[in-house]
Amino acid sequence: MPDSSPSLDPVQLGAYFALIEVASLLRHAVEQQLREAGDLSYVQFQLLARLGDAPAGSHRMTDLADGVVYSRSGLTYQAGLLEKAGLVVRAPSPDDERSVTVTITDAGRALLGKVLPGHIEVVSSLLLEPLARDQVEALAALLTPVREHMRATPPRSAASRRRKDGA
Amino acid sequence: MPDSSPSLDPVQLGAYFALIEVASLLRHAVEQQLREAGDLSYVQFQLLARLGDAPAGSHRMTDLADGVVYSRSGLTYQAGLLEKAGLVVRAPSPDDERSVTVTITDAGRALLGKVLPGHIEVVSSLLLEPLARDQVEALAALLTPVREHMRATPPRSAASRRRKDGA
DNA sequence: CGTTCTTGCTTCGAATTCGAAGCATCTGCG
DNA sequence: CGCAGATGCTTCGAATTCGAAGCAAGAACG
Repeated sequence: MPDSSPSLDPVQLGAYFALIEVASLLRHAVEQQLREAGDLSYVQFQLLARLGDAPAGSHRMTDLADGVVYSRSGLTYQAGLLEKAGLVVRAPSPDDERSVTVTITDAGRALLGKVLPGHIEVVSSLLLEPLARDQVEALAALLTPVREHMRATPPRSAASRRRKDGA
Repeated sequence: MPDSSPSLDPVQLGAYFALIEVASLLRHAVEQQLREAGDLSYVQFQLLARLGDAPAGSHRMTDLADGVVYSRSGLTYQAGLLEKAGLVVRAPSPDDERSVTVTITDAGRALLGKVLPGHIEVVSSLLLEPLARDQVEALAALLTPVREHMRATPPRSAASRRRKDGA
């Protein structure tokens, strides 16, 4: 442990708070737009977007969950909803009988396409608009390594199931 | 509408995705720490933190809700929990009979103090650690204006209750 | 091969979250 | 004053969210 009474200076606090607030506000605004435009929640949209980007239009459940930072059980629920709506299809993986492969359908792609313009509009007007071109670059350059770092850092108790404290 | 087929270039997308992911991952990690350290959810912590920072240790419900980007009804629920736990007190405002003033208690401050070091630890190790001093400054300088912009921009249908579309 | 650990997903129950509707209090204006 | 509209909060019901527990299929190792 670094200090006995660790503290953040104003600049650090400012960066932290601004980050959280900006993300919250953006998410909130986007959520509304998606609801109106296609009756999608943010998670659902993220899932469709990821699937749409994937080479084969499909991903494993676990990878999706990790990708969008969601619980496994929550993903099961959402995948169920999306499937019921005909936007994705679930099928067991051929090579690994345990895993389930989720694939976006044509209807899913269609809906994605329908919702995307408005989504981009919101992101542009809220996040991008107040930033100059090189500032957007700077932001990406700043946050991308942080993301890598966070992805690499184990969640602070990387114990394999069973075992409450990873002592 | 600006374009018929608006799109974001890779840099813009990178900034957007990195922002969302970083915020999600950070929130998730912080949430765990808070749960373990003091059985607090992130919202609850944010509320206590805001109250702790306030001059009189108190705020109106609405201001709190807006501050942490939360629904009114959700805040009512959380305030109820915090009050039941003895961490805050609610009382009608003297000057405006409708509003409710939430005030942090000594127990609330104590819990805040107990949880804070670990919280800072997590934020430092995940968000701040991979950034150099001037990068943290740059990040704050980038995101603060964006926050202002978002706070100033009305939520895209600023209709006074009743009226579904703010035509 | 058999045993044990690991991994992938789902079910379950409990807690949280939000928006719509309801109530009470203010504010502006005739 | 008296009334319409705005504001502040809570209650309500429905949907979502998570973690713990459970089940099945792979992997490691003797």
